[in-house]
Amino acid sequence: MPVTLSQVAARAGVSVKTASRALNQEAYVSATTRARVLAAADELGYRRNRLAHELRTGGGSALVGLISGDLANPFYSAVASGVERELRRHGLLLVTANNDEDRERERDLIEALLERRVRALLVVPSSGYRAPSGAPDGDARTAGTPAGQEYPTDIPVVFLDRPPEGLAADCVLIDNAGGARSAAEHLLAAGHHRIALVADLVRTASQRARIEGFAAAMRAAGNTEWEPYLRTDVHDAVTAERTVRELMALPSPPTAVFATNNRLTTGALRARPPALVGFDDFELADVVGVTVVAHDMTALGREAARLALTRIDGYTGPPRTVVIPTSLIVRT
Amino acid sequence: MPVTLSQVAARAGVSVKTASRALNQEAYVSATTRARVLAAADELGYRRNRLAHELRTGGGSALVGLISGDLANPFYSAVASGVERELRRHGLLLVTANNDEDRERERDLIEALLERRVRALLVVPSSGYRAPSGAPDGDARTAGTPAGQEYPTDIPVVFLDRPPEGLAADCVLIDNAGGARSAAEHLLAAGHHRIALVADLVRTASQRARIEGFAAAMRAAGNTEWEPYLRTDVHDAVTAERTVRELMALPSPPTAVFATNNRLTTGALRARPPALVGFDDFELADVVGVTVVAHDMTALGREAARLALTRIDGYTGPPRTVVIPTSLIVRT
DNA sequence: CAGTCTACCGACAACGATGTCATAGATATC
DNA sequence: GATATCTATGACATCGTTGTCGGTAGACTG
Repeated sequence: MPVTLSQVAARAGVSVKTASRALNQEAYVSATTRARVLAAADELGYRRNRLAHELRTGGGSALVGLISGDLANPFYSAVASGVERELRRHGLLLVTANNDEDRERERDLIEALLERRVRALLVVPSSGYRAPSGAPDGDARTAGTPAGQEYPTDIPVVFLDRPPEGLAADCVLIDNAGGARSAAEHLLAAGHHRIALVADLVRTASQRARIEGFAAAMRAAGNTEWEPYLRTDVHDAVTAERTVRELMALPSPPTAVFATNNRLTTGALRARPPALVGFDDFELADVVGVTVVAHDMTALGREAARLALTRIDGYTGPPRTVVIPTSLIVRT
Repeated sequence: MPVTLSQVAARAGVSVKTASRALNQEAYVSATTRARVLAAADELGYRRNRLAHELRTGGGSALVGLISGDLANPFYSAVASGVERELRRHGLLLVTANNDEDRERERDLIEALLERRVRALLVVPSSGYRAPSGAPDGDARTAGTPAGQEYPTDIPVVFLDRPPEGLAADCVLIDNAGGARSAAEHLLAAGHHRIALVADLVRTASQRARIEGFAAAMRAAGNTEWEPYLRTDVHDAVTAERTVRELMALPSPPTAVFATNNRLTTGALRARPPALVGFDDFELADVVGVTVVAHDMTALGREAARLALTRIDGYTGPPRTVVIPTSLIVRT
């Protein structure tokens, strides 16, 4: 149905190649011919077919794929926004795909994107990876982070938020340990001793880093009182709320709660703990007065896109890791 | 660099066509040949080139484009999430593009997507359209909603949230007038008389519908006291906050505020008006106790995708309009 | 046993664009 | 005036894949 180049050429009374030259601003086309071709293209409503163009020129498509969790989660959508903004400055389009936090689907998506010859792949690996050892469901074949052979090597791949295991690749991380440490230090400085830690799936590397950062700060302060209040693998807001309620109902309840991501924080908030610090900033955190470990999620996406873009532009150096800093925003 | 079909064929010792047949599960390939081809493909790590495939078969790509505002806005990302979920069930991928609320950029994006031969286009038109008549900056050439000739006719186009003007096209809308009316009625029933209306850009049709719905309810109640408290073209949270503060500082301040979208509501919230109702639900609205006119933004995306899918599947009937209902969620 | 059918396979063209090369005419060079 | 250079153009091959058609070998029909 769409108009082809040869139709334009026919109408302008020139060869296909000449029409191509005229439309591509190439040299060696007389002004009159060029004008005739442009007029013909305009009249017919010609639109270049990029599929054919990209097939012929071989450069691959002008698409970049982003695989992450559901965009309804503000973390992923902020990342996507940052990625898109950076890509567009280079004329690239973003294909977003939801891995559903499932490895199988993630693999299928990667395959589909590669078949479309995307120029680069940005991946926030699904949380469906098992912990490397001693995990509850200890599946020896799987690792806590994605393994190398599952990802392509012929195009740039950048990992976001979670580092790949046993695979040297570009990646952008948040300073998880540092952020969690600052949260712990803040609560300790405020005089808390019994601090509950409500964390998401420990099989994701970022969660482990946050837990470890928190634990390290507590160790450094010689505090072990918090340990009975550790709750992990809390994956949604409802469970977080219930978990905090249960904690508060203990004979000797914690005096503060640290929740390790925005979903858990908003859930915990509903249980109205006496003090709450959350990892990830969120809308209205200022209004409800929750202290948070903030970081720029859009920057995470932007930096990932930049890493990919340098590779697309030919950089072949060693893998780089960009760490997005966190900052503690104290609210009352 | 990637492996081509002819390389696979060569390795399997068959013609390219036979290799193609084997990989496509076509009939008339002997079991042994098929096995040899599959083995060869596997060994070489063959991956079909969809660009070539789609070029040859002509069906266009398996991509659907979604043009909207920044994904960092939860409204757009919820929509995108709904769209993606529906598309994936049909094996289609989603390309998301940010129009930056700018018509020019929106046109460029449409062009870029059409060149990629997307199968359908979903558009949340940029708010950069001027009101049709008597608008403050009355630009006669532009309309309050997108005009027909700017959009393609050879592929399905579905409009989201804002109806196209003078163009019969599929679209999915929110019951803006009805939702605003229910908000007004709720506030009136609660005994409020002086109700402020804080609205976004009046040049967008959805905002006008909300204002009109509100005004209609007030008229029906014989209330004109609200009119001095009408504030429009408030476009961001900070301005909303300031606007509400100013309203509250009036000699005879309003006793309630109705904000016509989530951004304005969260802004207004910071000014702590005595009573607040917002259009669009938002995270933590329950915690901060804001009554809202809620609607399913994910459903908006899903329905839009469905409309497009039926067209892709051959439906050629008249344009349809789906209206997403709203519901008042009363919170205290 | 000639004829029809069917399974299997390959040569070739085509999708819509661009790269390569050849060529005709106009200019420039000596 | 012969040769080299440059401009402007078109014929053709090509990217990777699939549709069309034709051919061959064996099985089946009557």
